Amino acid sequence: MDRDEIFKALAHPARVNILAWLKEPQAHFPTQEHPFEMGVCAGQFERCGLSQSTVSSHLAILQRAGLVTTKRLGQWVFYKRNEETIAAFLKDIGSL
Amino acid sequence: MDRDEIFKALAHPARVNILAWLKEPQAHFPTQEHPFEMGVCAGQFERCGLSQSTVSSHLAILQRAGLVTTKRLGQWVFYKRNEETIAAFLKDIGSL
DNA sequence: TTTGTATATCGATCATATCCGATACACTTA
DNA sequence: TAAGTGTATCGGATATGATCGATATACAAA
Repeated sequence: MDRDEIFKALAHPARVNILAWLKEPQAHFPTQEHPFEMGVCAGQFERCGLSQSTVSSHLAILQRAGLVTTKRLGQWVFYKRNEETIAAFLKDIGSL
Repeated sequence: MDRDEIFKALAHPARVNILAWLKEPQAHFPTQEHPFEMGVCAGQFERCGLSQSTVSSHLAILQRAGLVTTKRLGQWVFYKRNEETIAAFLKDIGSL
């Protein structure tokens, strides 16, 4: 759990939004055809109005910070919140 | 309370350190000659190894984000944590 | 008013971040 | 194997951030 890296990851609103959307996938990604148990399909995040490559970069930053996990399933990659790291981070900065 | 701006302010370790040091001024700024009730004198923060102008810039970013308050007293400017904003921010991201 | 001290701002430089289109890679399907 | 779909990476353009020395501003004291 690298606090500094997490803060940097959260320094862009798009990435904070992604993290928030992932709390309620069914509410924010109604067009996804795959079951939500696997997570949210990478392509779904283009709804934030950025290009595919830019979205992919934001997702990679979230992953490197440990805030999300990924699982490849066939041609798709699914993203999920990493609740353990998020909880550890929140606990860590509770005494900010 | 601008969450995005606060996240950006916290995206640099020096600024997070400053905020942490301000929790216990007497422990981290033992060389200060002024009473700590006013806050911590700006010049004290050069202990982070950066130049005076750079430190001043970091402090300004923290202030713009609402994380610290300042009070000028004579030729000196004193910095204090803004516990209200910090608490509001922590509450806000508690459901991150 | 002049000098000295503390802090903020300016201007320049360098590093990092953001963003995109193009391309490479992974996998599926025909 | 070849073509199609989804995702990641690359290269480059532009924007933002970090840092410093120099200078300006604010105030105190002589």
